[in-house]
Amino acid sequence: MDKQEKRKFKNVLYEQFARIGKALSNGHRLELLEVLAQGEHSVETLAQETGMSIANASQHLQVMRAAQLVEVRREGVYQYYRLADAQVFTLWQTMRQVGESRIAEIDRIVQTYLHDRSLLQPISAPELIQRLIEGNILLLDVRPSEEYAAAHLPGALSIPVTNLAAHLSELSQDKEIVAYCRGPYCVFADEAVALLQAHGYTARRLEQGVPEWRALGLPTVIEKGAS
Amino acid sequence: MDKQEKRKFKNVLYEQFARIGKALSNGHRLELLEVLAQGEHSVETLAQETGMSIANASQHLQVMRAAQLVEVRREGVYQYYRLADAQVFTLWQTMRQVGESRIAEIDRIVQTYLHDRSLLQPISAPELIQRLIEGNILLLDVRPSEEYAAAHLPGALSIPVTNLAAHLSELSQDKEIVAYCRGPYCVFADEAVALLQAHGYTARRLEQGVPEWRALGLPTVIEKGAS
DNA sequence: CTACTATTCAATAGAATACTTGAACATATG
DNA sequence: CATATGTTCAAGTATTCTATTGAATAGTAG
Repeated sequence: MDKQEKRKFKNVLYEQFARIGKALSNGHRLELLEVLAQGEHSVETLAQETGMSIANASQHLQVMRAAQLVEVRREGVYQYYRLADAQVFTLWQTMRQVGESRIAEIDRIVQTYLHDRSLLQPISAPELIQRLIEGNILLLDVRPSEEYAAAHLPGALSIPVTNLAAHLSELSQDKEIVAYCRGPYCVFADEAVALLQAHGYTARRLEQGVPEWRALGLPTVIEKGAS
Repeated sequence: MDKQEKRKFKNVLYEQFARIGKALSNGHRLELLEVLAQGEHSVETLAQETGMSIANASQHLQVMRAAQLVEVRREGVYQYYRLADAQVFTLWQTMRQVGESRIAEIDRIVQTYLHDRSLLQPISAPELIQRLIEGNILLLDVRPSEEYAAAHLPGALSIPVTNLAAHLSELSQDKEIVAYCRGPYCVFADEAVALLQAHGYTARRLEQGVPEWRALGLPTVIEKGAS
């Protein structure tokens, strides 16, 4: 292999790896990834969740599909996109860690928009497990019910944050409540805890979301009939 | 936090994370990262190693610097760039794994350009350690000597592949030789092993490069006086 | 078959990116 | 001081990316 051929090799090789970087080089696509980490979603749902037009969401999904980060399945008129692999979430998680530890701006943004997050008394996964064993915790999944169906923490009750106010009467005040949602940047659990606290409950927020919980090697439950 | 503010939050947040993706979205930059994983290098060296013009290499390095993936230090007229953090290598490694397992094209390219790699009888890190303990191995670092100085495997001898032919007489044929270089896509060790085998040596190629070895938690040696 | 819905495609305009060239800047040396 | 060297900057051009719009396609239901 001469010098020129060696250069060609590196160029075409690293260009292939760059396809993955390109797929991760847009904020909307990263947000899509994060929602997809909760389980498969239709284009329509994804567009709604991320505040994009359908056509735009579709195009971004196709970019990630071309990079092999996501896969699709058709069911009726719906196209259900999902992460191609658990590794893809690992990759996003690693990227997130690098961002959190190196890009000061990120911390500043979280502080600005989620200023009073410490009032939500975050609880860690190990601590939650301990408390669950003791049996004095009500674990609340406040994500949309489809995501609960796709995978949820063992023993969790599903009350989407949008319905929480209407279902408060069903929750006893005897137990401390721990609410969780999609992950560290999901605000469903923040909102739920704030609402619960305002109504006299003792409520805390789980630091992890479902994908982080799973990445820790902890078990999740799949609803009967969910794919 | 109302709906609009929530959207704004997600948009600005994920846009920040996308800065990292953008920095990783170009093949040249990934190749720069891989060379930087060997230790700090001047712009000139990096440009040479990656076959870019100086101005172009400088600009790519500044893109990665803006994303906080690399840092610089000036010494005299030279600017020495380095990875900002071990985490950055972890990120690249994760991305590499995703690429290797998901993008078929990558395997095809490696097959095409490094077709006879299996003849080099790759040896794994644990196997090498075993053999080093037994003491019947000569371990050869065939990277440029500056990279050897920055960090090398314990007990390794430095003979850059460019000088190897001239130094063959110094190598006894009694011991089996294991050559290593920068990593899985570096061909220095391939060339070294091919040359050694052609001259009657028993030679093999270490699968890992120095950064992968370090990422496994194995020790490296830093030359006296190297930073 | 028609009507309907979810998604993709195609065309477009505006923004961002990549590479080159030559000038400008910073540091070291005589 | 002038000169030399490594690096960065600025400008220009070609290319790629993003979001929007409206049309086309694929499947479902009547």
